[in-house]
Amino acid sequence: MPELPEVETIRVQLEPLLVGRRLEGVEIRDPRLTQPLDPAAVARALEGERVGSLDRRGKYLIVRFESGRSLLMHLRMTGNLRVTPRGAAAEHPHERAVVRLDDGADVSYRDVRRFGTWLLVDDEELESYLAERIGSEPLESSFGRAALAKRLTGRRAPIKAALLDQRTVAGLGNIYADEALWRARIHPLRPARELDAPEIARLHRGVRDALRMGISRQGATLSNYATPDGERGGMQDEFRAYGRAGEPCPRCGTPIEKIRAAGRGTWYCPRCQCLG
DNA sequence: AGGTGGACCCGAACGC
DNA sequence: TGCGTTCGGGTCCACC
Repeated sequence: MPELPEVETIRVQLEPLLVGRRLEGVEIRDPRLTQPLDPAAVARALEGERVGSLDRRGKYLIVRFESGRSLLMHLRMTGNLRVTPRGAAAEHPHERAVVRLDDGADVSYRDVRRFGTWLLVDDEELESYLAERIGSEPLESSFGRAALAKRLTGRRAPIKAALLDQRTVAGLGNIYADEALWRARIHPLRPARELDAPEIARLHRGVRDALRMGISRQGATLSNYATPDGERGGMQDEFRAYGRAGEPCPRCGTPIEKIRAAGRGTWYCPRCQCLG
């Protein structure tokens, strides 16, 4: 499901295709995408905007227009974007919106489960919306061990739940949370506030290493994630723990176990990542 | 206050 | 074979 590495991969690939382009026509077919706003009204508001830059914060993709407004997109679980020659993607079964660019390309938004959202905001709304929802960017240099430690102090929740909370660190989902904990050798059910300094340091490193590996492999394709040119990612071949129940831990050979943590399927090595 | 669990969706995988 | 059921996952929201 698109987590930080998948969204970043999409951003990098889309950026040169979008920046400088004008949106000639916008069609939003699924009212869920813009609710509670009227999809036709949002589509009309987008038409004529010219793209200034394409940014990312956590799992949000931010299309910044020269007007100062921004389209804040969240792909949730199954949203994805494709760029095709005009009309080539018509009739795709799960196409929820399509944007015609002034160079003849179409940007097609597809989303099987219809959880994704498009929100058109001005600068001020953008900042406050994100500030309420997400914490530090884990790959920025400002995100150090101290920043992570501060977000975990006093929290009795299992560390896995804390990592899935986007205000702790922006951009981790179920996959990269498990991969980060495996790298850090920390049990997913450890209460967050009990982690000591060496564990925080390992976790900080584990989060960053897992995300960087994900970006370098262009994300993980389990079912329908693909980059805007339709390529699959390769991160699924690099999983150390996620989805590998019964297979040997790449570090110690002990079979990976699956449990439930924070309401999610959770994979870990019972030997490397022991509770006490 | 902060944590947990259900709702939202729908295709895939599973069970009988 | 074919049907019904379960599962999953990000975020929000109601509840404890």
